[in-house]
Amino acid sequence: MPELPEVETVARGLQAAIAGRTIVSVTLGKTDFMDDPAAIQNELPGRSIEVVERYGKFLLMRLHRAVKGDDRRAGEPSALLVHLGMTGMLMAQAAGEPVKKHTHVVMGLDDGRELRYIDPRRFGRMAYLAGEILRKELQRFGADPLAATAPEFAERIQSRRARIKALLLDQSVIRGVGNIYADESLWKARLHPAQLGARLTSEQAVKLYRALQEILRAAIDLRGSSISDFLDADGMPGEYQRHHRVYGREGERCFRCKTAIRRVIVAGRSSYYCPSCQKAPRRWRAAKSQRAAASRNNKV
DNA sequence: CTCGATCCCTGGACGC
DNA sequence: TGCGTCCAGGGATCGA
Repeated sequence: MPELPEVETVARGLQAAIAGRTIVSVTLGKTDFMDDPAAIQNELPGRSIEVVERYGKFLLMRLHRAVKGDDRRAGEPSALLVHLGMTGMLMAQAAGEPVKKHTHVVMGLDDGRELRYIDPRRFGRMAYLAGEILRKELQRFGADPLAATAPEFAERIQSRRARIKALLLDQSVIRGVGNIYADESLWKARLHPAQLGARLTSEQAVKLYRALQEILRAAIDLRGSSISDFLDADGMPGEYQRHHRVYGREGERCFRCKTAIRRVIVAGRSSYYCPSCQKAPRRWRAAKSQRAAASRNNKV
């Protein structure tokens, strides 16, 4: 499940593998995850891939087209934006390699290789965007957690009354964090996922900022987490799943205090935490017992 | 503004 | 072994 570290890993791999290459052809399979399949089909051939970078959970492939004659729009910035969803993979392969099941896009490159997009669940997104539309699209997202300063991060969190877990997952607040790294950083900072952003002290906000950065950097160093099926641009799994402290560890013991890790739903997502290290806010505890009572009554 | 619910999609886990 | 059912996840969207 590609989050920031996994997407960073794929971006680095693709940058090394295909930057500078020109796309010569595009073959599409299923297109229901694309904003505009015709744009991808028509606009990509003839453009070269200048640079592959990560933007939140998106891969951003900046494109370039040689200016012909008086075509004024040829010079405007354009890019292919790819969200890997849960199961998306993007890799450059020799044209002769067998095409895997669920391959939905094959881009022929000028050196004979192919850039292939494989995605069984098609929860991702692919869009060709240019000019003002591209600029506006990128503007929708919040700060990059590795580039933001501590005060900027703290301000974005403390100015909101939503639960901290929801804020970390909200791409317009912080871009790139998903369920795994949200839970891992909250555990490290000893914050309960249901705590409200506005109730964090500045000290707690900065602690969370540091925890998040440390975890993201460590995960990038290990090429991300492979839970079920994540593979990078070279077809390699990541290793960071071995370092998870809470994610997916329900019932197992906390690495700090040996208390059993619990799983609750916060912001509609499974949230793993240590009930001893990460104290629940008062309101959450009250609401939780109410919900339990309500569900008992409903079941009768 | 914030919330939960719902939909999208497939494969893997699980129960019988 | 082969069914059926549930679940995972991010994000868009809708109504409360």
